Amino acid sequence: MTKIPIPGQPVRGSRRGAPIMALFDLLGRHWAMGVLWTLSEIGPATFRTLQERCETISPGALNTRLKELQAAGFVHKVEGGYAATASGRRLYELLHPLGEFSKEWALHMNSNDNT
Amino acid sequence: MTKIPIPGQPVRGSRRGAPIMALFDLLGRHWAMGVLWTLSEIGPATFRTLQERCETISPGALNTRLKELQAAGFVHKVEGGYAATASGRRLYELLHPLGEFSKEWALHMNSNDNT
DNA sequence: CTAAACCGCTATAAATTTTGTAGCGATCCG
DNA sequence: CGGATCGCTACAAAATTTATAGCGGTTTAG
Repeated sequence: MTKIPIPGQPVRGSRRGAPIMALFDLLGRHWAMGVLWTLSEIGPATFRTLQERCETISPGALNTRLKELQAAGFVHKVEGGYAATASGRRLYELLHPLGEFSKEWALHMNSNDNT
Repeated sequence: MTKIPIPGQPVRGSRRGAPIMALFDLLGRHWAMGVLWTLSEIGPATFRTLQERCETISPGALNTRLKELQAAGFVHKVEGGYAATASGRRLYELLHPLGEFSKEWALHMNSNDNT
């Protein structure tokens, strides 16, 4: 079905499967970070809730991403739907600073200086 | 040509263009983070060098990504090719911890415990 | 000057991924 | 028994990505 990138095996960006490139291969798919982010912010959520929160994701895409994130160990099923695993929460925390960064970036984009 | 996500305008994950979702829309495209990462690690590089370092990227993809990253203000042209802007370096720094994380993750993936 | 060797990048077609929409089978009320 | 959810599958259309060839320009060597 979906092919999930495994560190140590050829991935996008590294024929030898450099971990960072394997991770980028996984996260660099449409919606991957958005799903993890949303799931982390709202806590355990059902498939449909997640779908609504992501506003425009299609069920097929959501399902594919969820499977990949589960295979990677960042998400798992719990009572009440899906939730981030410890590892997933850790990843979310590392991604978290991007929230602030993105706001500054938004300012740049809507004016046009260069810092 | 390529449509780059603008915060404040509909993007994947947010009809109202939440900055973080706009950023994810941009970075969540095949190769986007890999290119920024590679460029940041090797410093200013020519198109062809970048292409080699990315190992398996096609020139079309590289060119598209470079244009997007430039439009977003993360990359610009310099003597000697392309380089990360101040903003791009900042983003790279935020992404940097993922390097370590990915190594731990690689261990998880190749054994199978759960931390 | 000529030719080989790069360079940035475009062209194009095939392959893959993502979207959008419909809806099935299962549960859970009342 | 309806009616309202739910998780998720089906599937075709649209969009993105890949792979490969190669053009026109510049540099280097002879």
